[in-house]
Amino acid sequence: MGITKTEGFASKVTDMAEVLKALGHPARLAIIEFLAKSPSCICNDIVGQIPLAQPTISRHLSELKKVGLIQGSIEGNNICYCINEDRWVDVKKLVDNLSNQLNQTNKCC
Amino acid sequence: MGITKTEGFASKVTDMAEVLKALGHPARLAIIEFLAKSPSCICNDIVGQIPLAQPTISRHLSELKKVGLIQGSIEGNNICYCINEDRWVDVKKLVDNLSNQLNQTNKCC
DNA sequence: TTATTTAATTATAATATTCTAATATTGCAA
DNA sequence: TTGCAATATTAGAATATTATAATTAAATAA
Repeated sequence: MGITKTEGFASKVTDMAEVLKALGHPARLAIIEFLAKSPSCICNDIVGQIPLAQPTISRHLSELKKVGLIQGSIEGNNICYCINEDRWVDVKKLVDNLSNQLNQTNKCC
Repeated sequence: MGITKTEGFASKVTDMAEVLKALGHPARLAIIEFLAKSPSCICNDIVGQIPLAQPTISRHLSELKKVGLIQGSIEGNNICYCINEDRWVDVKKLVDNLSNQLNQTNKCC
């Protein structure tokens, strides 16, 4: 049905799934990598870095903003985006926790 | 167009985006969490844990298998799934690298 | 053999995503 | 004010995803 069932899952699971889904697109992952790398947070050099049209990138940015991974502040004619570290920490914790659990588990296949 | 453009991105980016996308669904994330937690790797207790019909879960499992996050081995009538640690390490490295880069960066918004 | 159990596959309907052209909108500069 | 640059929004077409009922396949039990 194209619709994702969320009932019955822990809200943390559905929340993090949304964040991971947002990261699960080449353009959006590339945007995040670019922002993480930038010495100071950069505006729309992003459009120059991503091989997609400007409206498409704008949509991806708003998707990332929707799940809280980035935030933007207006500076005159430009918008300055950067990563929301709090949200990123959520991702890191999820991955770290799973990694730790994995280390305590016997694998069998 | 529903189609994701991949040309122009580093192959590592598109590869990792696929993995993250696979993780970006409540059912699939819940499956991964369940497998990470399982003391030994468990077969289709998964179906009992996830509030979706068996065929749906089967599809999600094959999705996770497709991107290499899990592997399954047949044991008689059952199939034993577990996490592919090598692939998981890829995810962890990605997140760790981004986290490290973030720490070296001044945020401005 | 026949029944049962486990899991994958098929078919199908509903919905979501992705992309871009065209079009706003907004702020600044001349 | 006028024009330009930077972004966002809309509209719409193409394609992908999700979910499940029904079915199938394969192994084991009776």
